[in-house]
Amino acid sequence: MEMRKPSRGRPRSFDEEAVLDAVMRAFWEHGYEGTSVATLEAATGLKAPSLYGAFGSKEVLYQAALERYAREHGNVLRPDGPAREAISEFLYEAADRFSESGLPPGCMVSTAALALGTAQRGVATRPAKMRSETLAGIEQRLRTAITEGELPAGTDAGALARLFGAVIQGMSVQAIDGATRQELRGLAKAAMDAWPR
Amino acid sequence: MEMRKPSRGRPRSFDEEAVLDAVMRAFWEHGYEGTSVATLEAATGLKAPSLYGAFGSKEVLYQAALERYAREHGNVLRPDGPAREAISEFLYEAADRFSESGLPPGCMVSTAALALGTAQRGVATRPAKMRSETLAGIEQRLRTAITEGELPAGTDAGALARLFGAVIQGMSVQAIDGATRQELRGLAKAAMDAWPR
DNA sequence: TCATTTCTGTAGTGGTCGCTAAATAATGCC
DNA sequence: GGCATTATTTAGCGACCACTACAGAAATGA
Repeated sequence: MEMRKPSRGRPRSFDEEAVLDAVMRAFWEHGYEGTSVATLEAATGLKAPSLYGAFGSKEVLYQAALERYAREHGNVLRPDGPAREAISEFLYEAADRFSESGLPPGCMVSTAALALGTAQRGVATRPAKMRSETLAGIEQRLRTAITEGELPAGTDAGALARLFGAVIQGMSVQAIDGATRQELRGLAKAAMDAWPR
Repeated sequence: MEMRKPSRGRPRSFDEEAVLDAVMRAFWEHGYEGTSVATLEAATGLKAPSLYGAFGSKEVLYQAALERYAREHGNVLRPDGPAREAISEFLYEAADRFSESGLPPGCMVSTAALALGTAQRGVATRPAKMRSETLAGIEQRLRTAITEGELPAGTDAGALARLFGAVIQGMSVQAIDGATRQELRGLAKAAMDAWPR
């Protein structure tokens, strides 16, 4: 945990978490390249030197916002109970989160993938790793389900994990395109029909 | 069709289609915002005034590149035969196209969604419409299959269309993240298990 | 040959990008 | 109060952005 020295000089005039939240929304909505420092100034009410003093650069600001997103708005695969229910819950939760009113549509991590593309190597690394970890998490959960007999022995856990991952990523695109919560839930329901039986 | 006046002054020193192809690859790989006019100059070997003379602006250049992408690299749903085979073919073709060596990974239209996000309204309109048309095309195909008895009467064609659309969009993300052709085909195969029976 | 038309290359335009030096303001410590 | 320390504000840095005025080059028509 980062310990803050009990302050000698002039104190901060802003709440760091609140600022980070505004920054997160800006990046979430407009992407990394689409969000300028001027945009961040407008979103936070701060001037550039304050932002650069509290954080370090636009890039680390993005990373911090991304971590906050994962912490506050990320889904986790429930580790107990039947895998089928865990995955189903996961998809429905994504459908709800991606269509939350008052928040930008879609998933900040999925969006980053494409907004940053093959370029912006430095800043794109972290969200790419997050997506990879999500896929690995799903796959591990499915493997366990196979050994426990919940899924047939011949099940291709990797392919199935990629499928559910793709459903999440596709839901994010469609949320950005204006899909309603109801439509996303229908999508999640249809996806669960791919569950092996 | 655009008729070209039989040329009085100095002739073009470049092939317009070849240049458009290079431009398309640049936008495909780096997105709209990530591709600067300097990038396009390097990709085409032309100077800015030539590009602006032949086309009109970065934005219409992007639109032209997008249309070329749809024409040369877009998938179409085969209109005849069983819907199940048409969809299956569609998914496998996407898996192959998104992992074509010598071309940027993923789908230019899906990528545009996220790279442009909610902002860049003007330039994002066309790719958003393309995605919407793809979904509508799939849904229509499924509706026909229902009336013809290939699918159960109670099938939710909209939800199923959204699912297969999401699979395409998710495959694009995973292709950008480095998924192999084999992995994408496995994903397509797993997705077809969601076909109602 | 000369005039006309069209394209190409040079060399910029004003604007925005991420970022920061320097001055000023607000605190704690003595 | 005076000093050290830290935060905020003002103003502006060089680099790059999309784009273009202008002059020269290459074609056709007379």
